[in-house]
Amino acid sequence: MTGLKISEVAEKSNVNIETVRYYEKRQLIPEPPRTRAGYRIFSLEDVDRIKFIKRSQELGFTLNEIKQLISISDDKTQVNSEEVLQYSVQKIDEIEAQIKDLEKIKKTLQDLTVQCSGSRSSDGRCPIITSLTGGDR
Amino acid sequence: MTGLKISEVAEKSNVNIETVRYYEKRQLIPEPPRTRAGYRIFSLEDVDRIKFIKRSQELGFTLNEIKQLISISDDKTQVNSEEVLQYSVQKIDEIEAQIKDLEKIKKTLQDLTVQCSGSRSSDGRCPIITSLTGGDR
DNA sequence: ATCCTCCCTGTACTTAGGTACAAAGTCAAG
DNA sequence: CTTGACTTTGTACCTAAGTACAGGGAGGAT
Repeated sequence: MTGLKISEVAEKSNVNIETVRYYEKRQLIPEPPRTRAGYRIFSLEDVDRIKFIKRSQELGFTLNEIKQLISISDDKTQVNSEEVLQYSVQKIDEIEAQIKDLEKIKKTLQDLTVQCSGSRSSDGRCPIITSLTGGDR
Repeated sequence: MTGLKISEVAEKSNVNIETVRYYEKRQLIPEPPRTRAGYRIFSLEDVDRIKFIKRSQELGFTLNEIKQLISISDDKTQVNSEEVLQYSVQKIDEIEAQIKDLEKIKKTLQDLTVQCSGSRSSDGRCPIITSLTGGDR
């Protein structure tokens, strides 16, 4: 037969062996059949699914979200397109919010470093510190 | 005397009581003196320090980095200004890198959703799914 | 004296996504 | 028929930054 052992599926999908078992436990991949001795037998579809998981993670989806995504895509009710779309649009919004937060933080830090470079306090202490310390009291 | 109890210092600095004890354990605040009965006695400086920690966290510093920041600012060698500045510049770079990553992810997701809205596959499955599944094999 | 609220310590639990390890069983080659 | 590489399970550990809780002591008001 053409089944793959766990080390083979792990190598082909570029993850750790333990990760494969972990995904099985989290129900992100189906329970594979076993040999008489209890060894897991995987298929190339399992490799695809693990790659799907990894690509989705890179796009910012959590494992729970990916599980949803998988169940939607396994669901053959023709309307799943909308659901996946909705999911992605929501994720885009979240990413945009994150970016905005980071921009704001960056601006604050930049302002502080400009102050710090320009005007040294007389005691030699960085204005970043004093500004953070006494800030809003 | 004018010392603060742990619940008072927690309230004044807007953190949980447990967080105060946690910061003490992590050595982010100095070990406070105790009453005969073992109650911690805090000062207003402790409140300031906790606020400093919280503000720094908002700017993306980890507790370990904040510990460094504190030790630099406690250090009276006149050159600490440079060190803090360096730290902040590095943090700005990290934040910029994060923003770039997120922009890239956002673009990928946006491209996928455009495809998804425009062209439905004949089987009614969202192109996002098929693109993620078969991606780079 | 009793009650309620606060405080103490130490330990375990949380989220997310894994990684590591021990003890035991299996498979194939030499 | 033994050796070495592989697999199995279960459990514990990791980071980060806390939160929760159990069991006991303390302080002050009634």
